[in-house]
Amino acid sequence: MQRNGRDVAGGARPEVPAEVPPADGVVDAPATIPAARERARAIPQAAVGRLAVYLRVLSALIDQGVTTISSEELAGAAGVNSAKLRKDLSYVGSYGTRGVGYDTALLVEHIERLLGLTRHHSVAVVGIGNLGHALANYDGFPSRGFPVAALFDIDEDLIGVPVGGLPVDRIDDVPRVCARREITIGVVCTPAVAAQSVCDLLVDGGVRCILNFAPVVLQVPEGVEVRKVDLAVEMQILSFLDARRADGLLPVIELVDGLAVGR
Amino acid sequence: MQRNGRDVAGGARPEVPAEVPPADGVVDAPATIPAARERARAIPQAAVGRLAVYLRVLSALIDQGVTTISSEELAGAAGVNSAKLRKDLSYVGSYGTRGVGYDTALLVEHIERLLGLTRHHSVAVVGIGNLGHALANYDGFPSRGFPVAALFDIDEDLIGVPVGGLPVDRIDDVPRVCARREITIGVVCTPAVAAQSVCDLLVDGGVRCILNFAPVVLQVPEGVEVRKVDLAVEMQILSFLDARRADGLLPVIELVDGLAVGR
DNA sequence: TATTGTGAAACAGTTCACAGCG
DNA sequence: CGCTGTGAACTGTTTCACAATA
Repeated sequence: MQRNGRDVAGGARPEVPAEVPPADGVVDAPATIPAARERARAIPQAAVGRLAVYLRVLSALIDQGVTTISSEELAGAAGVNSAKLRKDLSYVGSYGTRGVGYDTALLVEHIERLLGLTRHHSVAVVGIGNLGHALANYDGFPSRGFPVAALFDIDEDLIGVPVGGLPVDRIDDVPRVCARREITIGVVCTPAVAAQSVCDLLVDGGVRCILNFAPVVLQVPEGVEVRKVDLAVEMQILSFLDARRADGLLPVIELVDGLAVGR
Repeated sequence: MQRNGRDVAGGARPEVPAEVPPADGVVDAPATIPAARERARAIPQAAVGRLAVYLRVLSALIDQGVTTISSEELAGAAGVNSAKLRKDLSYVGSYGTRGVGYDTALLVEHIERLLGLTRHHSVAVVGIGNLGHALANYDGFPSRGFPVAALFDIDEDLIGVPVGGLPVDRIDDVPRVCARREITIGVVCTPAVAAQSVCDLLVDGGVRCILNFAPVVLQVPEGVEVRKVDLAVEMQILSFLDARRADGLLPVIELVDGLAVGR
């Protein structure tokens, strides 16, 4: 294909045809894989998250009628510095114009392609408690290309009840329904104890991407991606930053041995 | 200059005034500033997040009556490798026993201290829509030491209505109520357009830690920490990983390692 | 001229491997 | 002997600074 967004990655050799990847079953392929991977595309994971942010900012700018923007301005709007922004965009390709800036629409197009947003994604939410309920109704999902297409809960009283316009299905039907509706992303909002078994059911249903809100570490087979969102952990990180600041900005950690300084 | 919207808003930058990136030309003495900063926070940001996870795992283990655990076991339960775990714990101090392992209770005590959990924290949730409603009721906050002590919304019909046992207050009262109830953490769940002004009100009320669910980059004065949770961005990262895998070149093992789970 | 795109340098975080110790 | 704690090596990420160029 002519598109090159991915192998343009800076520093990468001119394109080398994608090496035949080892079959999925191969678990232990040792030394060779890293090399192949590096050649394939070296886009830092951290950059991927930021590209999603740029995409959101760009969409807003386009809505405001902005057609061109410099790295400096876009960086400001996205909360990063311009060098980082340019580096990130260089992973997408060379779509800027020197002396001018970037064409917003063009950039959106290429970032979307890179992020795989041209594919179809459907979301299943499992566990329709407080959080699941909120996510089932969360505008941000459908509006950014992630329609919620299935809801599940274990509570019989909820089965069939429409939430956000979609009826809740039985947990046991997860594999069947996910397969039938071609769910690509599963969101786990169950209590901790149920999360692993729900995750297993999603995997059975062919779901390979999981967003986990339950405070447990999910075990998944190779080839399944998990991202975790742990709200209490976020709070604790804030608590840490707060404590450090209140401690007068520095002395604590360095002298940890003494540990006394804490508080 | 702006903190990096996506991740943590790095620790308190020492003095580095916002504007002055060394003009081009000469690179100033490279060694001095980093040194000062290093002394301030010798504990990697990433490690802090993991410590919060270890804390959760340890609490569960203690509930099960486990009093001692090796780095290997704890690492397995937390989804990281043992070297990383030991390194992380070394930032807390030397509380293990060689040849034996760690005393679970002792470790919890010291991690809590490091994370500042011995302080009192109260949470305010602003924007009682779907998500705000869910968070106001979220067990994970109070159970981990973050009681929700104030709720705010702009909708007059909601004012006074109890949500999770707590009545909703007017947005305009944010500064007053936050100050009075000594709120330390503000959770922003408003629509994007309202987020910045709500954030400003929280800051006026003395809140120095903000957890932002709105899809915008908040501008805050120095000394205020912001963590962002962007659910659509999480989805897009999953989409990217999915697309990459589907494209062939899938060195999944390594990616999973770096991005989601240690394993 | 203004701004991108990018090597190279600096920095941050992770893993290795083994000394040190209970 | 087994397991922690950690310097050193390594890998990933950010920043710098400037050549290329519309």
